[in-house]
Amino acid sequence: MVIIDGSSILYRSYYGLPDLMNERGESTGAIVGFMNELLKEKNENPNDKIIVVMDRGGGSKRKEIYSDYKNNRPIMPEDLRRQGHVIRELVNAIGINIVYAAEGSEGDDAIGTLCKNTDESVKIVTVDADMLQLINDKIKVELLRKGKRELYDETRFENEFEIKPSQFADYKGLRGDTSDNIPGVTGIGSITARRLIQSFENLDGIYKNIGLVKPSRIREILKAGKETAYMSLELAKIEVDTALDWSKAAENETKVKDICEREGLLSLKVRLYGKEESVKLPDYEIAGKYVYRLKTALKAGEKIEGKKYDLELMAYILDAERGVKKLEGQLAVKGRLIENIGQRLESELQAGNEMELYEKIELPLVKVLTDMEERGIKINLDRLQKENAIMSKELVKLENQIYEIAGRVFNLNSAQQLGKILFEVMGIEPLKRTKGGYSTDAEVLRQLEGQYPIVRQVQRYRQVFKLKRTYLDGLESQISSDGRVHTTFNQTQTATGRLSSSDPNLQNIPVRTEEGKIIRSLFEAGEGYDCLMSADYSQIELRILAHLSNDERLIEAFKHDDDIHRRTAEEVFGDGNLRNRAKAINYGIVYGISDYGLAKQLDINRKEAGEYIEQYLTKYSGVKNYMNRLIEEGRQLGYVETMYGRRRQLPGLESKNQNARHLAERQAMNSPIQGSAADIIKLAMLAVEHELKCGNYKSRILLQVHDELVLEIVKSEIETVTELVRHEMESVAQMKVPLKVDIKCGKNWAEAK
DNA sequence: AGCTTCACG
DNA sequence: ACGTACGTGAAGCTG
Repeated sequence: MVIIDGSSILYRSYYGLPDLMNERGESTGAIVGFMNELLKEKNENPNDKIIVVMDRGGGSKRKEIYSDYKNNRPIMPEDLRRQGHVIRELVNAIGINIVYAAEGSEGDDAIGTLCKNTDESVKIVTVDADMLQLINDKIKVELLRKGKRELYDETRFENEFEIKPSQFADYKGLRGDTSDNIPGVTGIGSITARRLIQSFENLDGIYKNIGLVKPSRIREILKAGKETAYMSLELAKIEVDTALDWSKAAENETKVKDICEREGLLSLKVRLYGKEESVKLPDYEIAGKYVYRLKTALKAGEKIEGKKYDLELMAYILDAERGVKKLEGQLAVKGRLIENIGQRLESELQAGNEMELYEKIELPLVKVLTDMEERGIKINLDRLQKENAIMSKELVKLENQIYEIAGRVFNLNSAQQLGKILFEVMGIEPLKRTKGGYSTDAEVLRQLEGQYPIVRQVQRYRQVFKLKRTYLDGLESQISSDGRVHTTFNQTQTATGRLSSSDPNLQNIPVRTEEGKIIRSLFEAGEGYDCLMSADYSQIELRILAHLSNDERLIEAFKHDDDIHRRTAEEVFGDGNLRNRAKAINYGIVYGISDYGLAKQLDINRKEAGEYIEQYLTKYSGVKNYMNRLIEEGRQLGYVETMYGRRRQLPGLESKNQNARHLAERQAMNSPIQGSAADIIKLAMLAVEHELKCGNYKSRILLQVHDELVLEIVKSEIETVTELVRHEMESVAQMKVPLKVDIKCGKNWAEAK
């Protein structure tokens, strides 16, 4: 028999999981979290009898004993209560019985009673460690901890707590429990409580032998706290003879499906009954004044006349993170009412003043991206294959050396196996853990590299393997018959308005290491062209920060074209030589800074990082005000926006979950900056492409890498195109600080940097 | 499919 | 006490 402690799982799901909402704006996260746990149990042990125990939500008798019992808990929020009701409906409808505790009792007591009245072996699934007191030879407790389940039987409990499960309530009588607001004896913590229980069995034992308790200080504390101790025991003790109220299941598939649809629980429905037949979405579609996926239509050779509204782009502008998925859902379920959906999207764009962003930036960009994708970029296959052979040899050598040192052969690409070798077989001290075991990431290896020769070999192996598999093998497999690779620029993928690149991703080609540069040098000017040009915005995000925040110091610095990081070092540390630290702070500010993140980046403690941030924000008070304003306005409006009115919806700013809320706050600070930079380079692409075309130049844009454009250039045009590109990129936005562009040409991409 | 790692801005 | 720097995509492993 499996008993699910429904109340505790409901609360944990509500407070612990990300907020989900249905179309009516009602939260559903607790339902989803609860049902996931329940179904996990049901699927893993299909033959077990499952009972869910819930509270009725009335007052607890324990309140009469101690009026402050659980007084630290906020009253049940209305949207949690609502979700509780939905869960009750669902649980019964999928065929699982619910047991309610009688008036005045709590779920815990109902579980205790169920356990007492059965001869079967029982597993209790709960979040609440209080349940551990019920453990005996037939009863086990599974605690849900950080996404993991920990099964406790008598042996494990006794090993960890060094007392018996039956002594747990007495132990809490002494030590108390802050989560339930059980006081315990003031002055007794978990260590003393455990020692006393080990020596005297229980509270009765302690107080019968109070004269034997040492030291005398503890004795006096116990004497003074006797009443509270017994009261706390009474509060912590789970009852086993309460009345039970059964709500019998009536399995009803139709009802479950109806509830899922009514509550917007589509993934739950799929999980229970599989995917329903849905209309397969076309690659693209043209329907009347509208079009679905314009770029795909153009690449398929469709001649598109006049202005068209692209549903996908419109949905993306309205809600970058959810809009496209929502659109796909509508198209699939309702079956291609493209013009209706299009009209609705159009009026939503109008209503939000977002039509200009669509018409002036995103729509015209489609043609530019289409052309860039079709142009592709040349890869030197000969040199690629030579480099590949060199790296292959080095990998074989490294592998053998590592197996030699480890004393055995294993799969070097398995982080799990590598972790076992390093931290178990070789006995190296593990520094960090992951869900599945030991972390072996670059940060860990860096800390160990000085002490263990094998670690350096592993670092080198990782580096070379990555370059070979992802970039050499990966790129080679993507070269088309024209000798070039043709990426896809995804225009509706990112939350901030940036493009992304895939199949292959040409926005993450290595550059930072020497070997990385070799990879980058394989990208060359093709037939009929003489060099590649790289034109990149210098510190565009910090310039945007200066503009948007209106911070005097930052604006002055950029007007003078100062070395901005050195300048920050002077302001924050009074020492321009601490430029690298200042650089980390500047980037941190753009990312939505936290003391934790900065501390990790600079390898300093959190307090120190906090002081740096405070000092920065004091000096750059315009930035401080701006960041506070972003969060405040974001909370009020539900979104933040860029210089060109691109919005990012941030419901997380209102989340009850602290982590989710803090994440949303950092996103509120970062998105307008990252997104404005994306807007600006998109405008620049339009301007450069337009000018090149109008001037009948042969040179052309091939790639965009967030703050950089890569062009293919003919020799005779180098000077004019350099000036054209610089002029267009720098003058595309009128700002309180100048935009600055660095341009370089070379016979390959590495030389152009 | 989810996790871990690592390449880029 | 908790757990976090922002935004991506690709690869291999694991279950």
